[in-house]
Amino acid sequence: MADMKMVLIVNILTNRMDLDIPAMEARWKKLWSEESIYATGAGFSNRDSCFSIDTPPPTISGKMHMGHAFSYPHQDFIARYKRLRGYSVFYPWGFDDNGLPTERYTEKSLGIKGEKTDLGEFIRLCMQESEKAEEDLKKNWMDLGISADFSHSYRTFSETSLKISQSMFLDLVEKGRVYREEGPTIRCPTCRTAISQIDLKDINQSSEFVYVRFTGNEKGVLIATTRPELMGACVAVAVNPSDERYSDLIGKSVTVPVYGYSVNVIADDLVAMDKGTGAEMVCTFGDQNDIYLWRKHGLSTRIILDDFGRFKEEAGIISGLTVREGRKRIIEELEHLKAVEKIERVKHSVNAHERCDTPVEFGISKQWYVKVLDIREELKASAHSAQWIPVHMRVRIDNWIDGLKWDWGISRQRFLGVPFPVWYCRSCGETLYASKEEHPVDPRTYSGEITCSKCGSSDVSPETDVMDTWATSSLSPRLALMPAGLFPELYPMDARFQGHDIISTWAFTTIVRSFIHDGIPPWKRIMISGNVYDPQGQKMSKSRGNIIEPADLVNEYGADAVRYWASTALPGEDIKVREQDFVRGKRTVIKIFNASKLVALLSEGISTPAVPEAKHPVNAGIISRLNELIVKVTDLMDGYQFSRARSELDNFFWNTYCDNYLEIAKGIVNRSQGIGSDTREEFGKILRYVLLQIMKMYAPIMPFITEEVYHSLNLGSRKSVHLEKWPLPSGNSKDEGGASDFEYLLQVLSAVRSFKTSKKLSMGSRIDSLAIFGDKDLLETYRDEVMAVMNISNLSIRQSEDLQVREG
RNA sequence: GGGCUCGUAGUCUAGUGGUUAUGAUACCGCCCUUACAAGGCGGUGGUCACCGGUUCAAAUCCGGUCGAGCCCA
Repeated sequence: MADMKMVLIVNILTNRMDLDIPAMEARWKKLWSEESIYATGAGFSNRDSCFSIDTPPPTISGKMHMGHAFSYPHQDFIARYKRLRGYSVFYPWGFDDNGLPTERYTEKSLGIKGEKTDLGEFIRLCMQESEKAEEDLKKNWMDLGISADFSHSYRTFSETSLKISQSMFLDLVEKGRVYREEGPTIRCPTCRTAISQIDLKDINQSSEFVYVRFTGNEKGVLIATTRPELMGACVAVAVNPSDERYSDLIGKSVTVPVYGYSVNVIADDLVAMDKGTGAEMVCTFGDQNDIYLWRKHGLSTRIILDDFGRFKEEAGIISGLTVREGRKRIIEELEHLKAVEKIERVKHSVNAHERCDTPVEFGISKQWYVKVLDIREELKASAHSAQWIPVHMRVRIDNWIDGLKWDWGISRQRFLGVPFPVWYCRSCGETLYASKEEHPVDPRTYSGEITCSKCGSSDVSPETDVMDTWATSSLSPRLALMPAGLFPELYPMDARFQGHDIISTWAFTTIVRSFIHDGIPPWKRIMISGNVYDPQGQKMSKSRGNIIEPADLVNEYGADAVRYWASTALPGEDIKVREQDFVRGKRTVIKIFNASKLVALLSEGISTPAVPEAKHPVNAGIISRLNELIVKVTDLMDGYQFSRARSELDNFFWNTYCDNYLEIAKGIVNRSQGIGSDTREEFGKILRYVLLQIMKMYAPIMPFITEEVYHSLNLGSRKSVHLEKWPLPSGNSKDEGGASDFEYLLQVLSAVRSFKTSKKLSMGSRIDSLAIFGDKDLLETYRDEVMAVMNISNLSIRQSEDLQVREG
């Protein structure tokens, strides 16, 4: 500890850095917001000069986490790059404040329950709480330098979103792609609602594999189950048709223990012979296989669990109990009846609700579905007509679509959500839809008169279910474009940026809606970002206690450094939160600042030229290298390879510009006797010109320090470096000789540095006399520069094949 | 069980068939009056996971094995 303290004190005492990062960030955030630097410009008449982004709307129920701090900068790099390239960038902001997560958030922060609060009041409170949360969250994203146009914001739960969502629902009705059906549904007992396949995740659970004997005419049959509590819902015993152990049992009946009724033994290939005893009980419903077997074999239905996860009267001795209590009680009873042969502890994976980790139950109820199973090929083709970055992420959507077992269930038995604009006629059962002029409408609170279009009765009941969040957020291109008056001009949008964890949810549902409503993909390209892990490569989670807060990193290293870290990963690749990446980022920020101070000193009174005129070979050399860099970086940014682009920039900035060009320029301007004021001025101009181009290329990744340097050196005349034009190769130094001569000079300087190091001399120390062996003609051209930069009094030059430096 | 991605110095990483395998970080020397020690110069450190194949030539292409991670069952 004492050592740590010492180091800290020494750092403070020797800290000569005069760059105040927090003050710098505050300064430029103020400018950007006051001057609306990122406002969506005019000029959307020409589609080709626009670039529109389908921003992922974060949910309001959580703070910004490292995943956000990683992936949002990615889209921001591209947004800023496209702006510099002269595009009118439409980069709207969205918040997902619809549905269950917001209900949960509101219930928690106000200590209320949706079920026990007046519906209208509850929805009002949800909207109030989400608005509050959104203000705080917006600040988090602004602190990271995200350049979204916050004046074009949408919320997934707003009057506008309701209107769009309901009218698109009616479009689904018109196109015959939505239906309401009674059938097996996935239910979350905790959230007390039906959910859909996209809300599921697998969790590994340890549980008991119970071997239970069913009695029959002879020996009966031994089955193994992890759900003994569903004994009373058993409708068959299933075996594999090629399992010889049971071939004589198929078609016979056996008796269900405890409940004493008979079920048939059926045969199906789905049954795994090596699992348990090879015989399993089929319940309505224990899992998705049960639903499959129930449908295929036309089995009867015994529902013993209610919608809240409690056993119904039909469950007999476990009626009124929860699933967990029921399991305990049933096992006791089975043991009492001597029907249990053994119990094994096993780990197995079960379907759970993605929002709350509760293992799901299956029931039968009436739900609304979007029909997707019959258009799988079309959906895949639509997904493929967008460009996927990286392309290997595209198979994820194919896998998902191929594995679909259910149509997309969109109704939820909750409170906060887009209401279905639907009533049912009590007289004739007709389904009645609101007219297109009427929405948004909430049938739950509607006070007007509804008359059945079929029988004329006005005795109608409202649909009380609401739509799931995905039914609305899948319309994000419309939610963003319509309020801005840019629909359908900018549709399909140019780019979607999202994590690979929501390919099967957000990307999938958006593709579904755009295909059904418009027959097109929602965007021209989709860029996928990876996951964030802790320094050991572990997932970050509360339970592991390894959560790192983005705000802490911004405070410690600055927003530019956090963005620098985010830029180290290629599209789709995972990243670890490693301190050294932030350290490197911060060092780069400080290096840029210090380099700019030197340039300011060396170019006092000189302005930045629009076109660089490089007569001096060193200047021609740096311009030639800069041109190569511009071509490379532009190409990489066009392909969304910002990590490679940044690494090219880093190399050029640290090595070519700082370590070599700045050193040469400093030596020449400060020390060289034989150089006139014209040359000094030329160096000043080129120093500024090259620095400006570097700042413009760094600007998408590090918007704060580049803005700082742009203003403090007056590098350009615009309000912001972010309104500059992306650099083009200057066309000034076509002569390739300039570039290779420059390379040779760098080699010579490097050799002299090695010589000084070998003599334990500092780089600035004076050498009385030195001899360099090499290309005599070239060395003569650079005599003044070498002497000035390396501080040599007398230099002799000799012809030689190899480059050598000796005491002269 | 199926799919995808990956295995390169202690750690992280670049590298789509062709010199001596890139860079960062860590480590070891040396260098602070003159932008930056949160810096500079130089150096140590690698059977490119393993086995086989194609080829004049393989980290790179093909097949297999082992290992890691993610997605879907």
